[in-house]
Amino acid sequence: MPELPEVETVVRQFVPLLVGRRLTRIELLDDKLTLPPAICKTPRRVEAVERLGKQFVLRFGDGAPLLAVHLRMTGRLKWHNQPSAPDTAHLRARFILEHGEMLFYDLRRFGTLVVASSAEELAPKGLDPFDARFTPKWLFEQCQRTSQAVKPFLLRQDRLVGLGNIYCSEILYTARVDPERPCNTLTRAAVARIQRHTIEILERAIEHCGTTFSDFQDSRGEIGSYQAFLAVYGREGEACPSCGAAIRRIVQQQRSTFYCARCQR
DNA sequence: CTCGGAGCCTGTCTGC
DNA sequence: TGCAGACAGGCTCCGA
Repeated sequence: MPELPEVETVVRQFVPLLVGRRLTRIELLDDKLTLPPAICKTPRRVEAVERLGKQFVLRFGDGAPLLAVHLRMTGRLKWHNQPSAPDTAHLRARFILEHGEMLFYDLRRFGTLVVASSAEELAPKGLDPFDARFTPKWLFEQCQRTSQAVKPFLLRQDRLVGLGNIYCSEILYTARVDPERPCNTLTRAAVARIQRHTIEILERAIEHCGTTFSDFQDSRGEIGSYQAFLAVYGREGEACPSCGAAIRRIVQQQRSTFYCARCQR
């Protein structure tokens, strides 16, 4: 489910709810999730809530270890401060504070909790698209090094972090680049379009609180609205908004790719 | 080093 | 209605 814009949305919503507050304990409700018992039992103050790649990260005071939540496909974080008991279906962990709790739901149980002593330890290998080093020149150099098809390349988190299956299709459509084009055959101009539209599409998705299909909900259980802007993702057979040709679906590395064969070269 | 495929899970949807 | 199969937004591991 969540790609960069969805994680960024959840982080921004939790900042005012958690920062400066005291996390009293963590309850794990799924055998697959493990954390050191001391981490679960020791109360500590939340110093910051941040996004690192697609990870949701809690930073604490007193040099305490950082805690990262990776939502993977179907993870959701939801704020609960009602007197009534929360919904327990697919509830995997509860982060209990004095004024409410952050609930971690995860239908498919791919999500993970990770403890790390530093942000460096958690930081993904790839560059964040909002990092100043993410330039057309940098991306062109990365592309020159591989003959991999450009769409699976953009999905790789060890080069660029944050893009998932939805936004890769949308970026390549907007940049008018064929998803099967080997990276090292792309022109500088095409790479520059990919770079520019990556930033633009992610910014716009964040403004609209992300994309919702079925699983993504933000901290209030509400849904993002960016799906209304998707030009090709999930639209096989529909008319390309630009030329009217039927949008195609192909499979690359067992993932669906949607594109317009007439517009994207 | 690169690349592609299997696997992790549980649910919904489609077609017979 | 029942049932099998496809499919789902992420990522890691393994072998070629």
